[in-house]
Amino acid sequence: MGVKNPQWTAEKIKEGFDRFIKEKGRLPKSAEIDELNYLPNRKFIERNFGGLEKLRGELGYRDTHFGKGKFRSEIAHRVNISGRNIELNLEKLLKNKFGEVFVHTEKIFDNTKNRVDFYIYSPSGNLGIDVFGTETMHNLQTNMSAKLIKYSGFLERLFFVVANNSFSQKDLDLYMNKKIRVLPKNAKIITIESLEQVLSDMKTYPNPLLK
DNA sequence: ATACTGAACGAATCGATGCC
DNA sequence: GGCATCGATTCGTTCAGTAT
Repeated sequence: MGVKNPQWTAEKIKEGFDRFIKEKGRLPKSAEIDELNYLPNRKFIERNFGGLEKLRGELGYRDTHFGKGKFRSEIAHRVNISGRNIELNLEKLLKNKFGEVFVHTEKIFDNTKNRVDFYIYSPSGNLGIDVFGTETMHNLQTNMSAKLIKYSGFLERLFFVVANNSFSQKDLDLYMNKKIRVLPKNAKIITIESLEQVLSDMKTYPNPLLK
């Protein structure tokens, strides 16, 4: 509400929305708004128009929330399928390396109901692995803050593996360094490539079934 | 029944900038 | 210098589908 320079009016913002619709066939989502130079920062919309959802409604758009209803449903389907594939792929990789009996899937720790996706037994030291496919920085932050609480009782070596091409190890290092709530010393966020590097240096137990 | 997951939106906070 | 505004970052809540 610039006192003397109300640069961004609802009408101006609607022009921006319509321009995006023309180009992409839908309204811009929260994070996308920040990247468009013909729209104000979304925080501005939240402060001055009571939020994105409200403004979309007042401007007459039918869909006002992209995290609910059919949109949410579509997301859940996609995420569940890709998440399952990511876990299955990594499980195969781990069992190839360490052998079936030395890879414990969904291992419970901490006398709670908390589970690690994978727990590896190795002469080089046991370790836990949590994989996920988060593709945006914002969701990485959200997920990590939840995971750090969940894993606060996990004291052994622990890798959070981001299984996609959205982040390089450099991106993840930068994030870890800038993070306010620092990761415990035993934990690290790494890419699949980095994990493969780590695994290649690890020793394996002999297969007890082949004695 | 309950817990988990990642995406969307929101709140809180901090630093930079600009105006008086 | 003091104040308001805005952008950026982090953390929190809600949500739908699925597995346990």
